[in-house]
Amino acid sequence: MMFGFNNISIDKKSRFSFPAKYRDAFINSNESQIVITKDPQYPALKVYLGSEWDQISNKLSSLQGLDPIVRNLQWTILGNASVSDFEPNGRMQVLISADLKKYAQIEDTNRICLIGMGNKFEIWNQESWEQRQTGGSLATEILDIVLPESIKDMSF
Amino acid sequence: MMFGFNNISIDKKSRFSFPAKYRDAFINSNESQIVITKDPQYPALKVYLGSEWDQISNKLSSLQGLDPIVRNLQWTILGNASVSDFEPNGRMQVLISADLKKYAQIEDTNRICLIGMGNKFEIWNQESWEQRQTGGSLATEILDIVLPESIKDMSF
DNA sequence: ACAAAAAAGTGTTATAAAGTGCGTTAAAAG
DNA sequence: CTTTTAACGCACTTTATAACACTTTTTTGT
Repeated sequence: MMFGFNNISIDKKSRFSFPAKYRDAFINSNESQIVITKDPQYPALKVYLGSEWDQISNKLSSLQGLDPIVRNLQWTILGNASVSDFEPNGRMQVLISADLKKYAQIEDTNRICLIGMGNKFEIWNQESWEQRQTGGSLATEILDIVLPESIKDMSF
Repeated sequence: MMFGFNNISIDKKSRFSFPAKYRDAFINSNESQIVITKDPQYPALKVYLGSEWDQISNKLSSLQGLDPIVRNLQWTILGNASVSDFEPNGRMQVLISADLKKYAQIEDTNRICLIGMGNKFEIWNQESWEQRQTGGSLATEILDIVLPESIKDMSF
């Protein structure tokens, strides 16, 4: 499990590297892929390990896409996922695409907040994160989703 | 079980060591990890033993993150948790990250209050602690959270 | 369609900063 | 007075990041 807050840099080529403290967790769970995609509610990114992503994407893609909320989640999460190979023994570097950078509003900065949430990470622009943490609400926030039964037991 | 008030020092590298009186408790419960994270209501830190943390983090990360109150708690508690290896037989030293120091307002002091609360500890800035103890209220305090059903039975 | 140029992506190295471990001194407890 | 504990200082190790070089892919112009 991976927890905690990290303020880290992205280089000129839009790569970041995972802090070394997470290496053991990656090695133990035998991961060789990292998936980055959009957060469906906030201007932030989700980062999943390969095995976790397989579960989520399988479940989500099998749901009834005629429900507009489900369809939206499918678009957002599946349709924006960027899969990279990943070596837990190496530098643990991952590239963030221009598109995802834009979505998370991290175009004009070389630092990001990488938040360990247990089985996944989130990537935030520092300002947005601080606003969130101090209770401020963000323009693009979507709070009033009424969830269909099919996804009530899913956690993204 | 660990109880009581301790005023202890943090060194230049932001480490503190647990008072020796807790050594037996740590050895008996066979702990090898310490987790420090933010208190969701007060400008203070929570310190959990590894086994206790596993329970709390498992429960919390399994909850529906699309609920904004749940998400906020996940951010605060999981997203700020700092896990350290810990040797009950050694010096019992633990590092406090710059971020957590800031949250608990212990940046500019080399002393903290470590409060044993049974199955966990709290870390306070001395001034905040004294104000709390004498009934004063604190600026950053958050009292009016309305908890969703899913977390009403959890204690952090 | 092809070659050249530009851009994007990958990998390596060097250096400063952060974190860890341990011996010593100072203070407190028995 | 002796023993234990807490605090401090220093040396060592690890980690993060910026700079650089190289490779691959994409774009552009002829």
